Amino acid sequence: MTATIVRPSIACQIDRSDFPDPCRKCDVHDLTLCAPLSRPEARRLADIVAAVDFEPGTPLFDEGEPANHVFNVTAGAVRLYKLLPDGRRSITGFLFAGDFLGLPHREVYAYSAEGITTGILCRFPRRQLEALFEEIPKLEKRLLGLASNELAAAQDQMLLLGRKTAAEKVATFLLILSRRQERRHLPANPVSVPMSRSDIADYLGLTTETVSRTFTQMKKQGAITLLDHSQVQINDLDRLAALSESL
Amino acid sequence: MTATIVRPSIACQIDRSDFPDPCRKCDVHDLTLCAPLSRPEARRLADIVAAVDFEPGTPLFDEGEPANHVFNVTAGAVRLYKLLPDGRRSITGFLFAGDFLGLPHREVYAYSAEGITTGILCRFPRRQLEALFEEIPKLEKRLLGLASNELAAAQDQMLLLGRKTAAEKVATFLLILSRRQERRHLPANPVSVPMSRSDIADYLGLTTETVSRTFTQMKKQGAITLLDHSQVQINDLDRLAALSESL
DNA sequence: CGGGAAGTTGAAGAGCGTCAAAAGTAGTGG
DNA sequence: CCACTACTTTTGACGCTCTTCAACTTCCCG
Repeated sequence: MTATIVRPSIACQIDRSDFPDPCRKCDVHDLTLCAPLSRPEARRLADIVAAVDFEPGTPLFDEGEPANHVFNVTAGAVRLYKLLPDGRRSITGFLFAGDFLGLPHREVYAYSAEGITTGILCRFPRRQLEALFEEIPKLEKRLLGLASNELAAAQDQMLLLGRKTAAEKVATFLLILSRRQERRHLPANPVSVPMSRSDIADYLGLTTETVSRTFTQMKKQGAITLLDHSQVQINDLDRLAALSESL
Repeated sequence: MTATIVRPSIACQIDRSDFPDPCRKCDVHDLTLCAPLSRPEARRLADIVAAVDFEPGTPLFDEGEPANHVFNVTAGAVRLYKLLPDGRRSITGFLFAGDFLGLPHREVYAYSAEGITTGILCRFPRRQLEALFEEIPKLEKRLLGLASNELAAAQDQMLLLGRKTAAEKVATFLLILSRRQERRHLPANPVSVPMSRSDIADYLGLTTETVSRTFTQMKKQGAITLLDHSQVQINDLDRLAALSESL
């Protein structure tokens, strides 16, 4: 299964016939790359974008491959990961609608990316986007800000991986997902968990069994309710926050 | 003990009387922020820089504090870390001469920073540096490139923390230090380890005891020799590389 | 409805952490 | 130069958290 390119109409709502404001209908506009751009600037971006559909498991690119594109997720969920030669996997991030994907000024991808759900990406040829920096310095500024935020998040993740217990890791994970829903203008509470237990495990530096056991334990303590395997209701936010030990 | 500001003369060699090329004498010039700048551009930077001395243990800034400055390390070593409320510490990075310190476009520091050895920083008021972006776009491009590299390194560190064994972690750590010495035009082999065992432990998500035991074991196997506590001779690079499981 | 994947639960074991003590190192002052 | 102290590092014994291996259950999609 491979990513398919579709007409740029649904995705970032980049319908080129929609002249005055091509991204107008994008419901995550204020989170994306495009947020700070004026309408004519957004049009320049729209000129180089393509929308890409993906399905669960679709590989988007692989670590080490020439980094010809960067992306903005506009719908669905994506996982980023690295592998060790013997197959051990580390998931370094989950992306949702609005998240930027790819490292500017890097010639090869530093990690692999796959779809988790069905979804859509805005795809930009990296060279062309970088060329636009000259014309629209705001773009570069925006990307530098995004990169700084990602670096801060990466530090938090290192703290989690290196120093937190299993229960603290899972509690932190649920709180992060909840917060991200809020940032995407969704309700904070029934937390949507589209990724598998083994994705969560590889993200938290645990095994699927430990993740599952920890969920069960939190459920027994009444801190959460599992509506189904991918919907978690947070009942006791304070307890969860206390467990997570900050963040 | 607090960081002291010294006349900008030794540090990045930013002696303003040294008119034509204020950073000329900087032996890590090609690694710093300043690398891509022309002489007049470098002078504009030199106008806003201050040199700051630090000692072992000197706090440079604390997590959560307003991020009024960004830095370039020009001599010595620095540790970046985050703390949990109960005191557990995660060291998110070690910086050496040439390394950039601080996140542009972020209002507060995401981590704390302390000196490990004595050393010197080039200190830039963040606002003023960001203002220079308009005038010298190359600067922003440079910072975006540096941020991308740091993000890639952060992913590697997550893989290490989440999925590697103690021996793999220590082996990787030694290889990273060795590589960094090479990038700083130093011999690859007697690896200088200026940080304490407990710094290393907090960087690798281990305890000092485990770090020490792992060193001892590698010594017994002949892979390394401990010249003293802060000088490690790598005898069997291949074995170490195999142990590290890539990177 | 049935088969395969994903998730849960249980029992046993390993790797690393914890606690404690000894050995080595560095800095200070006589 | 040596002795004294305080700290870092090393080593040892033991314990606990999380992993491993395995069986069972639930979910999902044809």
